[in-house]
Amino acid sequence: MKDCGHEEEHAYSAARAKLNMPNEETLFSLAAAFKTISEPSRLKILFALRQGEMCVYHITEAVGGTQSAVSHQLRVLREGHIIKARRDGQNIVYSLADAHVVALLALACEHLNCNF
Amino acid sequence: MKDCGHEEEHAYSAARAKLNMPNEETLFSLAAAFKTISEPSRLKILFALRQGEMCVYHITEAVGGTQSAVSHQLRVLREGHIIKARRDGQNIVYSLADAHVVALLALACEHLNCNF
DNA sequence: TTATTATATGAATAAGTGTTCATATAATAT
DNA sequence: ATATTATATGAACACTTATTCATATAATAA
Repeated sequence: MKDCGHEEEHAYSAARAKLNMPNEETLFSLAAAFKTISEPSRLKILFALRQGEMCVYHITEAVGGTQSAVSHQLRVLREGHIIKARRDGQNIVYSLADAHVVALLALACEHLNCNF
Repeated sequence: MKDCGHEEEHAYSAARAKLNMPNEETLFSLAAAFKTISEPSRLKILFALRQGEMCVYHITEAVGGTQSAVSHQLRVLREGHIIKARRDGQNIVYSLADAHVVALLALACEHLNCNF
């Protein structure tokens, strides 16, 4: 059952965990945020946009793949508030939404010991 | 095509993006890392473990659900190096792998303006 | 208006994933 | 050795999701 020799400590931790647990809505939002940036094709777009804002044509050129696939991914990123869009004539120009995004990427890279 | 009035700037950004793009393997690893923490049930476990190490029984008590489901999620987190396990007699005691995990959660919370 | 260019999107399909159920392994107790 | 307790895991099913293809919208040019 639970007689693990640390029964009391673990039981207290479990009790504290229940008290301090974020509500379902918060957990869902957090999960959604991470899910948004957890696809190689979308990360590629984010790394591309670190070089500066770009329109869809140039994003597609930078990351490869079809315009349609890129547009679909841009929508996911936009609706997840990871990037923002502005119209400029015939073009839509995309850019990273805020500094948190860059910081998240940096932290994850650090966790994995990679240099980006 | 690409005559967006910013053609030159965007073209240069695209070129830089291609040069500085992480390789596929890095992108895949990064995506996998985010994917690992992008499920409410797994985030719940991580928030629970912020209160201290716990065995499976108490984690299950803290987060709810069945022992089997929790065990499956613990495996995903463990294989993703987000948590670590050590045996203590009959029990397996889990804890957060390193400080990066806590920092990631904090950053994401900040991004969403929540208090955890 | 008609044509063209840039981007977005709906539907379909294929691949991935979380939970449940039943069962297996591993440690300990009798 | 057998039973019990703690945890892990394989298979199946339901659900989600990324890409492709075809088409739609929106801005501009002729």
